[in-house]
Amino acid sequence: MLLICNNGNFDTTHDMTELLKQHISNHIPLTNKEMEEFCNLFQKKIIKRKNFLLREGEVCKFEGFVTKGIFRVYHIDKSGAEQILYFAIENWWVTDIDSFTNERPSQLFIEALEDSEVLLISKKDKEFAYTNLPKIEKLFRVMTQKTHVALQRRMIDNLSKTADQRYLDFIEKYPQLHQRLSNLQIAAYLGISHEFLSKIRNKIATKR
Amino acid sequence: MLLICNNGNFDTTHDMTELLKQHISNHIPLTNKEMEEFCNLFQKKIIKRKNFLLREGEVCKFEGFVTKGIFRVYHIDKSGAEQILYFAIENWWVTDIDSFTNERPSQLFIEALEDSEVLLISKKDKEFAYTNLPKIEKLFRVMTQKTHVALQRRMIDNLSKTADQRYLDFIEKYPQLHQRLSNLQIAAYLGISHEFLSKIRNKIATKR
DNA sequence: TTGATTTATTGAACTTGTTCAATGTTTTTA
DNA sequence: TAAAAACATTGAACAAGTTCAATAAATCAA
Repeated sequence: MLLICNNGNFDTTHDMTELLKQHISNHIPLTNKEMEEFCNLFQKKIIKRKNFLLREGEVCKFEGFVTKGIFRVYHIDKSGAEQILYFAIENWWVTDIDSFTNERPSQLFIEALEDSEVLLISKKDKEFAYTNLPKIEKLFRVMTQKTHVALQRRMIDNLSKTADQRYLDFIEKYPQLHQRLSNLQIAAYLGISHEFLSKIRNKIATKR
Repeated sequence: MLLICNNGNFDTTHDMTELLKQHISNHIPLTNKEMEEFCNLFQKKIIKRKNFLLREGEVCKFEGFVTKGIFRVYHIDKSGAEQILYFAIENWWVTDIDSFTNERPSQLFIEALEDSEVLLISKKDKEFAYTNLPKIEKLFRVMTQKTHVALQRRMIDNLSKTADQRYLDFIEKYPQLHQRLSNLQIAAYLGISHEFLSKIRNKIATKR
């Protein structure tokens, strides 16, 4: 039996970038060589529940691909209230794109809501990928576009819909998220107080 | 004197893509040849006030760079209320990115609020640019990222701030827009009724 | 330049959502 | 497994924002 010493963060029994490779294949075709070259730029990191991947004021040094668990990306305003920008579960990317690309202090927190695992790539390595693997530039342009379209929809919904409707939309659109999140988190995402969410849930429950 | 017949949409006295070239130069360095090749893919279109560049249900066939005037990109919900996703003035891009990239019917309207002019590029020509001019792929990735960051900020503001504060932020952030827009348009952007905006304005005016 | 249309203001009644405080329930941790 | 911590629910008083209707002011089109 072959024993190789590692720091415990390595999984030598199978490829930990499997999920990532699958994810990329769903977007663009890459040769095996390209895929290896790109995925080798990532490092796995384990984050326990309630720990932070990023805190306000820090410069975001990574872009992350979630392979296990769930993160919330949120802001805390002057009055201390939390607004959740988005959640990231398995197969989602997580970063503060502003802080990461412009290397300025983040206004956001990124916190694990469950024991989680992410694959991280540094800015330098991502730049390397952009210049050496043109398809990767395309991949991220397309993904950013998709994320942007989704945020446009959410913006319009927030401008036009009532909290009841936004909650119903949320549980319909993200049933898997709904099950894994507390109502506090969902309320912070919807932009309402958790007490009011509770009343909405009550109203919905008694109405059927 | 030399007379050349054209359909009136051509301006032969000077390069109508001047603004666009300036804009691109601010983002990335291109050789003269690249710049010409890319800018030649655009066609100028004149849109009179209250006319539409795009209507709900149509597939958005263009990406546009505004050289004169002002557009609003908006959605009309079931109850008939309008939500403005963004405004585009000189030096801004305007399109329905979802409809354009995925070639599906738009949910948005794009309307000129003043007599306006845009430079339009088709999907085919943009694809051509992406494959033949790698720097253009980078340009649009970077621009989409910037737009996305701005929308993230707006999302957080809408979740956390009161309408009064959002209005004050708006006139501080976009003083030039504020002057050119009616309060109806601003209210639809802020996601409030124009009556309420009027009351906010009154409150602000009497408070100082 | 006038008549028509669009935009802005104001008030009253109403709806949506917040805040605070009290209480119960569930989950976590030692 | 007990105590602590986090989460959820409810009610009452309040604040933020909407709706409708009436009127004034500004702008547009002929």
